[in-house]
Amino acid sequence: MQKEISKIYDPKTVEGKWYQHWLDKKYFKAKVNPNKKPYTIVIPPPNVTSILHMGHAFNNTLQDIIIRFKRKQGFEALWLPGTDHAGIATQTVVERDLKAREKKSRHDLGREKFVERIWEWKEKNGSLIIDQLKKMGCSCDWDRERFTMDEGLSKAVQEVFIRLYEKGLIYKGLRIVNWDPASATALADDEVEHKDIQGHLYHIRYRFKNSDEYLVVATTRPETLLGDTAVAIAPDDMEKYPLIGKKVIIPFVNREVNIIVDEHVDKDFGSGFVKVTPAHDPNDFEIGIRHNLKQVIVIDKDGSILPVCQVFEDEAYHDELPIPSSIAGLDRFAARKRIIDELDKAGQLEKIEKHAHAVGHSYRSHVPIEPYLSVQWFVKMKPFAKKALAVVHNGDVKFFPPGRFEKTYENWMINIKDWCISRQLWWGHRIPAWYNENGDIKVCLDDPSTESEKWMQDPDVLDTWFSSQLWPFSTLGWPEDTEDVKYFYPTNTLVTGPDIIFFWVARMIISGLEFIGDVPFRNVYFNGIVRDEQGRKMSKSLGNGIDPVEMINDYSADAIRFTLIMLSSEGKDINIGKHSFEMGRNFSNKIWNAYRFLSMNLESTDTDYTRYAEYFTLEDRWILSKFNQTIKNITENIDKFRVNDALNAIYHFFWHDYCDWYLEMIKKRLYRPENENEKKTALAIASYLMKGCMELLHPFIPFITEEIWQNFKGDEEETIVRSPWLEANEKLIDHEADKSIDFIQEVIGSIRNLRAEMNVEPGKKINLVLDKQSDNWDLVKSNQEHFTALAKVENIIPLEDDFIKDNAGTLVVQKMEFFIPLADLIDIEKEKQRLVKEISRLEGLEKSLAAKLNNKSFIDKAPDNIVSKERDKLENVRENLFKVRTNYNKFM
RNA sequence: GGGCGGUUAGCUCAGCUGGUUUAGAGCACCUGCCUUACAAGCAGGGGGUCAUAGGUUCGAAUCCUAUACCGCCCA
Repeated sequence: MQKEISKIYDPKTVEGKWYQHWLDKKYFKAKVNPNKKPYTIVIPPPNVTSILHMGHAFNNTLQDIIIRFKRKQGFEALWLPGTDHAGIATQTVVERDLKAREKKSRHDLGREKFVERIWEWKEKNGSLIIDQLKKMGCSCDWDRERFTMDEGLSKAVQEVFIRLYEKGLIYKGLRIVNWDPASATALADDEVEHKDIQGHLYHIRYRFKNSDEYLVVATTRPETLLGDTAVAIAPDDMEKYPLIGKKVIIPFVNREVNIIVDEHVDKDFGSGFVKVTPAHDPNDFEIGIRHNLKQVIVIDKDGSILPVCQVFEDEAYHDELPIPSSIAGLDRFAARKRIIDELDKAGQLEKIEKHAHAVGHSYRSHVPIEPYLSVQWFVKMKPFAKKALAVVHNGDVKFFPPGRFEKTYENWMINIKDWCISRQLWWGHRIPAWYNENGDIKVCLDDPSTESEKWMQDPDVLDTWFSSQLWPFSTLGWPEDTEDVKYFYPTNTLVTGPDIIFFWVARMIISGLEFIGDVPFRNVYFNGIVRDEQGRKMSKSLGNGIDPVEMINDYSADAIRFTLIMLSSEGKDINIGKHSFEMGRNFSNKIWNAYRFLSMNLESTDTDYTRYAEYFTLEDRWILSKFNQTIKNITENIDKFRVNDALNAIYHFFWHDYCDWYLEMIKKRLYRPENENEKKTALAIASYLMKGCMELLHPFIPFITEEIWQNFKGDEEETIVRSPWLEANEKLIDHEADKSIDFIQEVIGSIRNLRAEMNVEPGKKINLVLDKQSDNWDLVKSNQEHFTALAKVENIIPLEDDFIKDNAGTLVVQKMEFFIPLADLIDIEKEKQRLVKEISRLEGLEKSLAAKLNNKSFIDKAPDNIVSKERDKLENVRENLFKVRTNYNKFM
């Protein structure tokens, strides 16, 4: 074909071209096909608000590798893509946008208009990350793209809510929830991140009723004292028993409360007196229930102090109590400061201690969580835990890497708590519950209102994870009884980060089992986190993020994919800097140039090497042997999700076996063939391997492999995307050839080393002298051309009796001696140094082997094959050592 | 406080069932090469008491225990 090809690979012209072609040809499409086994992956749906970051790039590269591999293996491979509506995140983004552009709040617009705005925003910006995934080369079936608020998926959500409600597994109740004052919504327990904060412990004096005496309570949150309804002591705190039933006065609000005993109190913490604020602390809430205390709400939804307390008792609103005007309306943290100041002035502040404690923060807005008493919807989770645990224990769902996350999952499942699913947001799935004037509840799909009776829908929406838990089957059409669900469910593999094991993975397992009666996936592969070079998480605030799209423009998508996988190992975090991607670019360029080399020599693109079997040389048998071993290696490793090991195997084969040795070894046959068949054989094998390596590399680096593969494809072949995965041919695995080439490589390596250390000019030819009687004479002699090409050996000469060794460099490789006459080139001192180094290396080996074999218990207890192996080793070392010493001694 | 992981070359990491490991790779470093595929390359080289202390074993980077430090998750 002989054409001009650039020395440097240019991915820009290649990647876009092929991706469009693949889309046009619908190669990524999957449909129900009874003749094939399905292999399904559902994408962890990125938020519609998000733009591609390195974590996505890594996670989706892994999925693409697996799905492309399975597709080539002949499965009906479905990678189902989509996005998540991400309640809080999206609402916040659009709200901010609205504020910036129009200086309006969502309340100015009203619910309906605001939600319309979000949809508009979604239509405009929601496909951004999808386009970026396409740039990465992701082979998703884009016709099946789903969004968690699609009609079908919304229907699934309503269906699930109603079913669980009817089973009594969803209920509504007044509870302390985790309130995010910035987003003004409740959150689930696992949406709270605990951070260790260096705070203070405030010791505050509470006066006894009608007395100047006081007790001291210790608290980290003095602002909540406005809502105190008791002071408690520990049951084992006998000293304080006489105080039980006495009344103390709460500062500021001057309410009197009782001193009670409760098991929750630790008598050694602070003063042993605990203020009880049932409406603003989850533990105090429990204490309140046990002692039938009132619940006094003092903090508003935005985190500010209410103008008046709201008093609840027995789940009903009762009363309002005033709050001093100096405090009312202040933000909770300002209120804390004011209260402390005023307590101090009034002589009611005993002391302030430094105190480190964990404070819950919203995982979305990152502000401190306010424990808040409110009516919310909950899912009872305990009833699901047993089954969900069992499927992981019995291997119906397997976690990868094995043994690392099962325990985390187990712990969560065993200690599972009810799940707060209502969110006080406008963007999301509206709860299908309706209320009439009497406060009756109806849970149903459609508005039950009639002319005579008006029903109002619950204003709240559901937790986004409530819909994403259904993703593996809602995306396939459930609750309709679709062919897709029957065929593609359970999905095979989920690839995701371990950070959402509870949010998402565990809940998908629960809901899959509950609604379909089978696990949602067979395997879960937990990938690591992409970090910066110093191992820090990439984040906007640190500004240490690397934009994958920018890297694709600079280095190509193949290079990004290659580098990410190369640097990762099973589930481990990867540290990466911009220049890391040079690795991927360099590899692409290496591939390109190997192709360029072939194309400069090719007359045809014949890859059918089998017809030249009779002309195979040693290196041909060796490279085919290595190649088939590599196929096995890669296939096994991808199946075990050891993707990095798989890539390493093909990388090493391609660069080091194929390019460094094989292509170099066949140059003589290409440039100076003795006959046509010799050349044709070499070219057919080289072409077959080039094509084969593209097949094996395709899941990892899809673009360049298609580009090159196209030049070698047969007439009936169309695309590398769908060409069959190679299977190893055991018959071609040839350990004899492996051993022989291994020996030749070692000799060549030693000669090169000698040349370098003796400063023999690179171009200078040398001769190689060896004993004709030695074992490998034939092997060396018959492969003379390799020594010529790779070590500049001109002649291989039998060792004669009159050979003068003094002017020769010497080598000993696997007991065989080689002499390299260097005449005046030889530097005796250098040669001696070189030999001394070798002698001491061998002596070290000899010493440790001899010690081992002199150890009687080793001989007695170690298995025979090990002992004889060690004996052989020692014998070899001694023979080598003897020869090297002899060669050294001639200089004495 | 509980759970899980890590600590191997200057850096990032392999080393899966203990014995071809006085320990491998990539990057970085040093030396020599523009050798008719590739300087984004080729060839050669230096560099590690495998965190520490015990233990098990004929034999430990590998298994066990403790300690130190680092990271993550849960409370």
